[in-house]
Amino acid sequence: MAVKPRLSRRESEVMDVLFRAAPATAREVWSALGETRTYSTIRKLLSILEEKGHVTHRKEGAAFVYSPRQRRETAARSALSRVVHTFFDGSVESAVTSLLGPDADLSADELERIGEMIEAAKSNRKNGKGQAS
Amino acid sequence: MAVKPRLSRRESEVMDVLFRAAPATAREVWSALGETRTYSTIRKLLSILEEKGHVTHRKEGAAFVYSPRQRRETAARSALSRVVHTFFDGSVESAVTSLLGPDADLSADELERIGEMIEAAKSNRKNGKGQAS
DNA sequence: CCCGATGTGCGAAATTTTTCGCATTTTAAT
DNA sequence: ATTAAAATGCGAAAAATTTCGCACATCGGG
Repeated sequence: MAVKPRLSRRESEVMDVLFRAAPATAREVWSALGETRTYSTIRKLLSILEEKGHVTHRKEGAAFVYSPRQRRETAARSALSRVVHTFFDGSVESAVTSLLGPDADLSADELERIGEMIEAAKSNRKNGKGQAS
Repeated sequence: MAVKPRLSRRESEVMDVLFRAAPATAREVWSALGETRTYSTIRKLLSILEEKGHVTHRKEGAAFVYSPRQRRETAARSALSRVVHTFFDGSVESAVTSLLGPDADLSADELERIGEMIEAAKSNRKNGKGQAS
């Protein structure tokens, strides 16, 4: 099985757009990227990404509608993991701290929910969890 | 002032290493990247990154010791922000939820500290804060 | 059915990235 | 001072990415 080299610069830009707006037509991606290049260019990128297995498309009317192949949640986890390892020495706690930092600007509701989540995680932890038998 | 285009593939790989291990010599970066390329190649990358203003070096004995120009914390915030926007529709709450998810594997202590942090954020919120004038 | 608008497929030029070798310099020790 | 080991600077080949234009297909209305 071939390895998965990191995406090239433009490729990842396109993927980012897709992860935010999928499913999206080539034209939408093109717009999202600022229409700074040719529409043709973006389509090429998309087709390359498809060839490499990163996106799929389905035909919708005349146009192709693209979506990432990987589930958004999966990609999200992987992205977070990278950040945690690169910038927080692998410490999830530190990462959370940073997210909750000064500029977080969370609503009371959000804080409340996050708090509950922590509590849940705590008790969830006291009862063992991952044991099979 | 010129814009800041996203780093190229290898460039970002090098930067990631630096953010994890800075300060580091070219040789250390080379090792961290798996020594799959020539030492010369990595040095070139480093010098390019320096030219572009992403890293600095100081001379230490015979070798150059490189460090990112941007503070780690700053880069971290920016990286997190990108992830939050790309994969969580800008919702910090969702991102935190994901971080705290099943595979988080946090210690009781960590959960405790995070919990306290939430509480702090809550009360910090009740008292007003960001009022400028 | 015909036409204009809008799509896709694809080859290849243009540009950027990536990689490397080699000449020179610096270090550290003898 | 001499030297072997290890660094750096730099030019340029090699490879990969990025960009585009043009030929042809499809869609929808008249």
